[in-house]
Amino acid sequence: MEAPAASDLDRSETRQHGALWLDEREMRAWRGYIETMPELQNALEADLVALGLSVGDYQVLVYLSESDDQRMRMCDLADRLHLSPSGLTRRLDGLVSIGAVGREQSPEDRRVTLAVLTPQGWELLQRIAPEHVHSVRRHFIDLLTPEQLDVMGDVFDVLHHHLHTLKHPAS
Amino acid sequence: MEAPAASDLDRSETRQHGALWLDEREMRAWRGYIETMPELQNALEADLVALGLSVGDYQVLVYLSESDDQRMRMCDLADRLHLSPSGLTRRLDGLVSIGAVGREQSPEDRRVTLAVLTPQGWELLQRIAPEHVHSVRRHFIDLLTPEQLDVMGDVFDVLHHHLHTLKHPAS
DNA sequence: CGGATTTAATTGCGTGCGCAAATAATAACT
DNA sequence: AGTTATTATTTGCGCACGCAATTAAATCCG
Repeated sequence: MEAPAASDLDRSETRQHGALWLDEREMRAWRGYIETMPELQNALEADLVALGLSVGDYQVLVYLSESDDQRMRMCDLADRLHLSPSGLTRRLDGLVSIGAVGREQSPEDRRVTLAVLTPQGWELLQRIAPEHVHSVRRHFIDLLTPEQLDVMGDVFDVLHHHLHTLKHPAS
Repeated sequence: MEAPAASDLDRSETRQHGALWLDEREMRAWRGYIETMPELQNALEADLVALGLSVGDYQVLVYLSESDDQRMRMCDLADRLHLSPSGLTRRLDGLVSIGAVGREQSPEDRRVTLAVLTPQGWELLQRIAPEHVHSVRRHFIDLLTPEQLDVMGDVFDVLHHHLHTLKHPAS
């Protein structure tokens, strides 16, 4: 729902890339995106919060658990989470306060703080993950055909590459 | 990035709907979603804010402009925006303060407040909309093939219907 | 009709997050 | 080496939002 009333703006040029407006097919995809994404986010968040963790906190645990030594530099973690440095600092505060994550000073670079997954954090993640996967399946994955899943993967790859290229023009 | 380390949880049952884990195809779609959606949101938000309006404010103007008489009940608007009543109250405060929207008492039901698009609001939307469409094309629509757009439309329809059914089991 | 329930909107309050400034440590340059 | 610039993290501050309580109006029902 990102466009003014159809009847009031110039829509004569609507049939090609770069046009001023969106044609029917484009508008359907776009409106679906605008309408559906917040609903999906809310559904997944609600399911996860019912298990005792926000999506944001969950993702921190996931990324840490996937790191070889169960720890990550704050700045790298912030990048992956699309979070500002201050945002990550406070999110970590919460996780530290429940004992799921610890802070460590990096021995190599004394500027950096390492976020470390604790055994309790690992257990928490292990307990919650299957339920979360169930939620993801229910609201997303299991609703789509294998072909649709492949296209979704393709689409996200294209979008991700485009956005990443914008952010790092050098690469 | 919604799953614990691959090596540490039971993934023996990964090849069918309802499984405990995600297979490669499913994981690719899911990770693409988790990774890409926030980036896309940020890119679109940044472009729009550079034009002087947040995405949230923009959407209010769009929905009002699409209503027959350029006005909507607060509660209906809140539903469409996936916003809480209080959230909408304050978002409208901002739009009222810049003169883009006005408040009106409904003559039929004196409980309801109507949000009304003002002529200035209409002009603002008209001025910004083409730039926003350009942004949407650049970061999303123009990156995809017609076939991919169709699949996206299909997928969003399925997800939206699923979520809507959950919320209103009667319908 | 008149009391009880439902619905609409607003306000108080707490939370999460981004921006900018502060601090500290490393890297880069002369 | 010493000065400057860059990078990493934290804190102050403000904003946007959701929840719960409040107020007000409509609807339901006995």
